[in-house]
Order: sequence, then structure tokens, then C-alpha cells
Amino acid sequence: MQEAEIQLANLKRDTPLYLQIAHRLEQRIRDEVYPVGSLLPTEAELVEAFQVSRHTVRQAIEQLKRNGTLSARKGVGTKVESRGSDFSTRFRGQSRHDLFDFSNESELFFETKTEVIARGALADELQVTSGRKFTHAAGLRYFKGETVPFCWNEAYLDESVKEVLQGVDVLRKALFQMIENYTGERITSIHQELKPIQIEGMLAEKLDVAEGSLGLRMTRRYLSSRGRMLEYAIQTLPTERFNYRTILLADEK
Amino acid sequence: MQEAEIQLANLKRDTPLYLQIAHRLEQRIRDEVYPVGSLLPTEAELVEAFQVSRHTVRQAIEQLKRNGTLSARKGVGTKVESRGSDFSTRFRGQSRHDLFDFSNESELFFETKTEVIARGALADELQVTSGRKFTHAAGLRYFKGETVPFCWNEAYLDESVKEVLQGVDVLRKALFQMIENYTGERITSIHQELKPIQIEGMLAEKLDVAEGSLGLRMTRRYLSSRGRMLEYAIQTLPTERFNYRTILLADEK
DNA sequence: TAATATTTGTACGTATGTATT
DNA sequence: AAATACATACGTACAAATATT
Repeated sequence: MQEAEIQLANLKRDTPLYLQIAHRLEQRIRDEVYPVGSLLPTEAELVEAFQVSRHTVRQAIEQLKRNGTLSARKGVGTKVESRGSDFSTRFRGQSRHDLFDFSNESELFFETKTEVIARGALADELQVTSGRKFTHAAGLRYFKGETVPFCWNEAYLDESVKEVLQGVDVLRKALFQMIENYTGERITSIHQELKPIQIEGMLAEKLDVAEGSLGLRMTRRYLSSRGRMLEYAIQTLPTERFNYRTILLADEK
Repeated sequence: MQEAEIQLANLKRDTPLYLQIAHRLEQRIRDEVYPVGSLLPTEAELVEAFQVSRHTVRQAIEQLKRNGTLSARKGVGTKVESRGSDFSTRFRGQSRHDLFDFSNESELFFETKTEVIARGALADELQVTSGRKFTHAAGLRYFKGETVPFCWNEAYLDESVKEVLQGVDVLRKALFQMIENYTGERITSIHQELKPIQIEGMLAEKLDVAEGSLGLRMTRRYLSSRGRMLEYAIQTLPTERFNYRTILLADEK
């Protein structure tokens, strides 16, 4: 009993106060103490009720406004918009598993592999300080059994992990997974960007599409838990062979 | 001249100070006074530079952290993560805070609103049986305070929820959230698709981009828990005003 | 290794502005 | 016109994480 209380107290102690308040508000919304569509008690009342400063109450409300649970209007009050869960908490984007699937069903045949030093434009693109060394590898990706290439892949590997590509001509797994296995360190976030492009010149030739065809350029920065970028990948995807599709699912919570 | 100055002054006067600071920071990031990857001056230095309180500086930084332009670590500093070129980084795919920010920071001005019956190609696109009725609404979306439209929006609303748009000329919230509130039913999955396109004709004119400019077409099907599609949304996004960015986070914390 | 300085995070207080009722 | 409720903005102090000496 006492131990549990102490544990709870410890837990509380290292969760910021404003988050504790936010959680308690969410709970009350779920429990319909504050039903959807109703107005929350005023900030002043919440200050009184929770015995914290107005600043802290506002921080808590801020949290819940950000994810769509609450909305506020001057002179009116703070309205409950949805029951505790919202787009951002309910919907997990794609998890990393999507990337696994993708990589495991296809094969990447490297055509080039060179060591480069990131300077100028390249350093800018990779968003690293000038002078860092990378292994650059590039090639076409095919779905297993297909004869038409699916996309053009480029990858920049941080020097510290260049060994993972040593002697590899065909890649059948996700590169970042190999990096994780090699370093023992986890990739904790991936920054992905998608842009429309027109495929021209040699790329059009390699991918066997008409000059100027529409495509997507997908770039991914793989960051380790310490924030270091270990891999930078660029994929050029002809739109006729690829649609970017995501299903966002409700988070049962 | 004087008039212009007065106008500017007026504009400044009714834009909150912390937003002014945020804009000035964005500007300096764009101008590479603070390049991507570098550390921002410390809060104390910014307080000194802008002659505002730390609270205000933090509010400005908070804004830019939310949309991925900045990130901060205790004891280290505040890092520039991306060159938030106006709209581009405000919308980050389906990561943490995305769509609500997007909807809450922008306004959609409807130009047309009509009742349609889905048949033939439209029924195919919506992936519904021929004969279902929808309310079609379309218009330009602007970020608050901007004069250049950000994207072209179209929405098909299931007949059962058409009342949510009744009398609405300007939309400031996420439509699907309004649907949820109206029906009491939850949207449990969203199917999203992205394609590269070239923006032509009337759309190019409306969006004020050159004929044939590259853009992204984003479509979303919002499905209720019973699998019924309640909303189908199409956004046409000029690439120069929009980058699709997602941050994928590791599954467990 | 330990102590110290630096930098962001949390939390409090107070005052005034602005939109709405 | 007055009261109400959120928004903005100034201030202070200490905690926690990190970097430096």
C-alpha cells in the first residue's frame, strides 16, 4: 500500500505538472464529466480546482488544443471538441514495418559504390556539416521476378557504418535494419519527404519511362537515438509503377 | 509613404509579438543567418536581440518546434531542423501534430457547393456504388494572413452528414472532426494517397502558378467504424508551396 | 572524477488587451 | 456599459540535462 503510494508519488514527481493536469482533463472528458460539445470550467476555476497556477493550466489546455481535443474562444470559453482521442493520438502514421515490407519484397542491384565527402550542395542536402565522409551507393530496385525496374535508389551511408555494404552487390533487406544490427544502436526516427518530379535523361532511360514522365522523389534521413544521421536514402519512383498510399488507423486506447 | 508605414505599424500592432518574432526567426533561417543544422542563439541572447521577454521568445520557438523547423535539447540549445519556407514545413504528413495544426492555421473559402450523384467515373473514384448522393464543396485554402492560396481543396460529403456544411462559407476546422461531432460516430480509418501531377488550366490560374507546374494530389477517404465512407477529400498542392514531410518514429518509446 | 557553468524546461506571479456575453 | 473569459506579455526562480573546466 504505502509502497504503491510512494511509487505513484515518484511517478508523479517526474511527470511535469502541466502534463498531469492535461491527463486529468482527458480523463474527465472520457468519463463525460466534461462531455463533448460542452464548455470546460474556466481557467480560473481550473486553477482553483487543481491548485496550480494559471500558467500551468494554460499549458495543459495548450496540449489538448494542439491535438484537437479542445478549442478556445475569447470571451466564451474552452470547448470540448472530441473525446480525449484525436487525429494525432489515435492515428499512428505508418510504422517502420511498412518499410520492411517494401524492402523484403524487392531486390536492389547496386551499380555504383563510391566514397564521397559531403561539401557544398551535397552537405546541404544531407544536412550535415561539410567534410563528413559517406559511402554513396546507387542502383535499380526490382520486385522479385519482375524484369522492369521499380525505382532508382541512392543511399549515403555514414562512414561509421560503411562496412555493412562491404561486398554487397544485391540488397534484399532494409538497409537501416542492417545498420541497426551492425551497430547495435537503434534508429529512432526517420524524416521522410516526398516531392513530385519529372524524370529526365539517364534516369528516364534506366527506369524505362518516357522523357519527362511524372514521378515521386522520396528522401529519407535515418537518425540514431543520439540524433546522428546514419543513412540518407533517395528513391525516384515513376508514378505509373508506384502510388504512395497510407492507411491511418484509429488508435484504440 | 507615411500611410504605408502606418499600415505596417497597424499590421504589426495586431500581430502578436511572439508571432512577429517567429516570423523573423523563420526569415533568418531562410536567409541562412541561422543555417539548417546550426544552433539558434540561446534564448537569453534572443531576449537581448529582440528586446522581448523570455516568455515571448519561448512562445515563438514553440511555434517553430511544432512544425518541425526547430528542435531543442536541455543543456544544449535549439537546433535548426529545416528551412521552413513559409507553408512548406507547416504541414508534416501524418506525424504527431499535423493535420490539426494544418486545419487550425488555415482557412478554406468555399467557392462552390453542389449536390451530386456519384455515377460512372466519379463513383469509381470515390469507390462507392453508383447512385449515392454527395455534397461536393470546393475552394481555396489560405494560411491565415497570407494572400497567396496554399492549395485547392475539394470534398465530397456523404448525404447523411451534409448538414455540417450548411451555411458554412469558410472552414477553419478539420472537416472530419466536425463530422464526428455531428454524427457521434468515430472515423476509424483514413486511406490516403499521393500522386504527382502537373497543374494546368483553371487550377493553375486559381492557384497562381505557371501552367504545367508540378504539384501533389492528395486524396483521403474517411471511413466510419462501420466502414462507410463519410468524406472524400482531394487536395491539389503546388510543390513550391508544399513539401510532404513525415517523421516516422520508432514504435516503442 | 568532480565541480561549475550553460541552456532549456517547468512553475509561479502579475498586469493588461480583446472578444464576447 | 459592465462583466466575463481567453490571449498576450512582462517578470522571477529553480530544476534538469548537458557541456566545460
